[in-house]
Amino acid sequence: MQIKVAIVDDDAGIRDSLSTLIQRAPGFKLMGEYANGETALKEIPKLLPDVVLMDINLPGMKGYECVRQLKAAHPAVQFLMLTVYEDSDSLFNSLRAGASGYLLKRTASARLLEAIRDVFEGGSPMSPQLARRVVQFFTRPASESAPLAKLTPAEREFLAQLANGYAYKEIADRMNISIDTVRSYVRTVYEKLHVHSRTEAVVKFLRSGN
Amino acid sequence: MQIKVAIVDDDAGIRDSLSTLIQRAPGFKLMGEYANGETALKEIPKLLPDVVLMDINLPGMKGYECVRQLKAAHPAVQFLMLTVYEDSDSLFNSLRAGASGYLLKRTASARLLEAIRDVFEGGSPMSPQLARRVVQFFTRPASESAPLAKLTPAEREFLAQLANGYAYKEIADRMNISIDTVRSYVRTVYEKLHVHSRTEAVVKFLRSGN
DNA sequence: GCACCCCCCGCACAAATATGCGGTGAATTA
DNA sequence: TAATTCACCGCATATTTGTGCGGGGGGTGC
Repeated sequence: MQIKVAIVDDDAGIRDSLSTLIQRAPGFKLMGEYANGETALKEIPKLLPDVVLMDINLPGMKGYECVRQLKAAHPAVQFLMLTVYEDSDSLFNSLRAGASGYLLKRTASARLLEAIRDVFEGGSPMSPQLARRVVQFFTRPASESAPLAKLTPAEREFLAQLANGYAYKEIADRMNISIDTVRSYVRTVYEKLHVHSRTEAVVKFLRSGN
Repeated sequence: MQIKVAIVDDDAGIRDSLSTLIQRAPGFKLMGEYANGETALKEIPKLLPDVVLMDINLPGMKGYECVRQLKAAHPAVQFLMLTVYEDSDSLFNSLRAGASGYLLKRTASARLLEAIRDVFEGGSPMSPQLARRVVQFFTRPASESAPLAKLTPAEREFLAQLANGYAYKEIADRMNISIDTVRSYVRTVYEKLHVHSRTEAVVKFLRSGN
């Protein structure tokens, strides 16, 4: 069974080399190629390919915007993003849009074909350079969670209740302490987090640690 | 210049095949191998290898816990996690602990050596099956963001300001509207989000969309 | 025309929050 | 042993928030 592939890239040279690659490779079938997101948006729903190779930096409609719309309407279609840069914003936009794989354009042909097969089989191939961006996303809380680490266990518990939206009175009941003790926690926690309102405290809490 | 490698895995067979692979490969140098995290914690700081191959599911101290402590003390050392399962928890724990790469143990030898070189050069090689877990992490908000989509542009803008911690008065100034209009938005937004306090609204906002 | 939605504005009042000042006793640390 | 930290409690007060009630003008769709 052949994997049906479509290509979206504004660069005719890239399109040609990709389409040649796909057409020559056994097990793959080229369904169509488009120079921009607008055309792809109209044509892809007719073809329903298995995998779409999508340039991330298209002129006009960005690649990830195109993916967002197509993926919403056709969840079974898998998107493999291609990019020349290690651009964080485009990468994260594509992730949120529902793309599966992320490769640098200079990826070797054999590796590219392998990657297409990977996404088709439910994997998410990713160039190591791009994966690093994603990995870094998970490492960041070290800095933000620093002030949070200074909280005592009771203060931390209190803060979690704050983030749950309970009123002071309710928090007092839940923690079996008086409402004035709750007020004490408000003071010490706010001071440690350098904030002056419940909202700011909750935002800091949610953004680091959870 | 050779890449200095250390191995941490409780399975003697795996250790042997890994160490043989490393020793035979040109450009790599095996510095040491350990059967558990406790030993690694003591010995790795003496060797300071470039890359550590770490089994993610060690008996006793888990691989990611070992990484957390070592990475904190020696940020330059890179960790390449090896696992037999596509286990989400271990994967995300490792990500947070500061590991760089993630491979399934059944990865081919040539690919493994390539991956070691990748992490050494600042990349994050990842098996497509594992990368898929990470990618899915970014896709989830579709369900939660539903109520948020019902907000009008002005209401959305207002909500963003709320989440920034500004008081009604400040929001009024920033949006160039009266404070009573702000109160109007409070009502409509709370109703649409089914909440009754600023904190609840902000939490909903942060958890979906951002 | 009429209904509906969006954006805008106003007043009033109860409730919640932010912050000032104080205090006690127990446990840990210096 | 003295100092510090933690958890706990109390009172007072200004500000902010939540929500009740009302209103007007502009746009879209039927």
